[in-house]
Amino acid sequence: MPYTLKHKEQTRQRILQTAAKLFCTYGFDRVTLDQIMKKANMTHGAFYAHFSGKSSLYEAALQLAASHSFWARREKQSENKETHIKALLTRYLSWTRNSGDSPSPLEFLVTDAAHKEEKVRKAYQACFDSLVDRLTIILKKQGSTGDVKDLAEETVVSLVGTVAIARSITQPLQRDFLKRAQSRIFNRINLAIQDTKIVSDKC
Amino acid sequence: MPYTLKHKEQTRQRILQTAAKLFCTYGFDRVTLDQIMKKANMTHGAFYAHFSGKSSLYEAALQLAASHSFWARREKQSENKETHIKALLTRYLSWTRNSGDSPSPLEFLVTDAAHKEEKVRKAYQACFDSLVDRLTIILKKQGSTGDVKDLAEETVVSLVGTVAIARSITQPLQRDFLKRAQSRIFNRINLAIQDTKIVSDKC
DNA sequence: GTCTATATGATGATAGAC
DNA sequence: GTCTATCATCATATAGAC
Repeated sequence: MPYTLKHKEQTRQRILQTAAKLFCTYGFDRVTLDQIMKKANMTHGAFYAHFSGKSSLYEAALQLAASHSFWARREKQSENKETHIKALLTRYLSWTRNSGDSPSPLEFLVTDAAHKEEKVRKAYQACFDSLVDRLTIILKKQGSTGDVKDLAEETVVSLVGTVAIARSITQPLQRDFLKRAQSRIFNRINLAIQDTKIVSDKC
Repeated sequence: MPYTLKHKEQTRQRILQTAAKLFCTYGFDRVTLDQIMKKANMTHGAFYAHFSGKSSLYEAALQLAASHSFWARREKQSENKETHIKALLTRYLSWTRNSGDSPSPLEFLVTDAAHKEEKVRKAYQACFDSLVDRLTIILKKQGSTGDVKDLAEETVVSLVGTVAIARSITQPLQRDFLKRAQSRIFNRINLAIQDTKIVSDKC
């Protein structure tokens, strides 16, 4: 038996991961099956042994991207807590055209998901929610009180808006724009934590 | 002479406006020339009497969209100043799938412009800058001091992120999400204006 | 200037050999 | 399961009549 089940599953995963990365970078329309399969070291004819079509692949890739998002990975939490959250945010904002990382699906999908069926939007929603939830937990661990979830949502909106815009403006201004955005986001979070501390000091 | 110069210019404008609206709604790839020309009451063959190709049209449409953005229009400023800025923001955020308005180019372009040539990104940049500048002026008129431009940029980032995400999540949650975002943005602006007032009171 | 008709090219998808 | 054709479709763009 030349092709084992394990082999097939591995191939499928290779296609899926390649696709997720490409979709996240270029969006649904700009990525062709040929392109994906070439990057996965196959010809496009082999594709249909693994997926029923491009739409089907898109759906699966989106879910993978959502769960593989670096927000989902638990970073080593040994370090200083404050460093931890800032490292996360910095990493999110340090997107660059040439970094090997695939960007968060939240940006590229903006145009994509908006005009796709409810199923795709649900996947987008899940991705967004998981980010907000994860950030909420981190913020709470840092001692932030009040409407922490609202702060988390506000932060994610800022992150998405920032990266989305940064991707679309001219190169020379990107760096400074990202810096300004980063310091605004940090300030806001610091403020929330500081306020908490002041309140608890008073008690 | 059956076709006057004026007539040609009018036709060109009709194509341009139709294209701008469609591009802003669906993005570059999802709009076909046939679609545009049909909406402009012509067949696609007539297109090339006015533009050299789709890319050329895209560029022109983007500039038009940037200048026609409702931020560029001066609303009647007779009303209460506070009402004025809030009305603008509310209008931006009140985007709905069925409203006749074409959405701001800042959202749809996110995926588009990111992978296009510098020329397109320059147009995007111009659109973004004009929004920030306009908002800066309005905020200053309202008496906000400090780094007003930074506040304006922060606000635009939030607006773009908000609308972009709202377009991509599931219908039932859109309304509440937009409401929460709106109240956060209003709060931030109110705070900036309030702070200014407190400072000036102290002097 | 606008039309119909057609050329050209790209891409999603299928058929059949290995 | 993967390959090499090949098909079918659709979109950009062109040609030529009116």
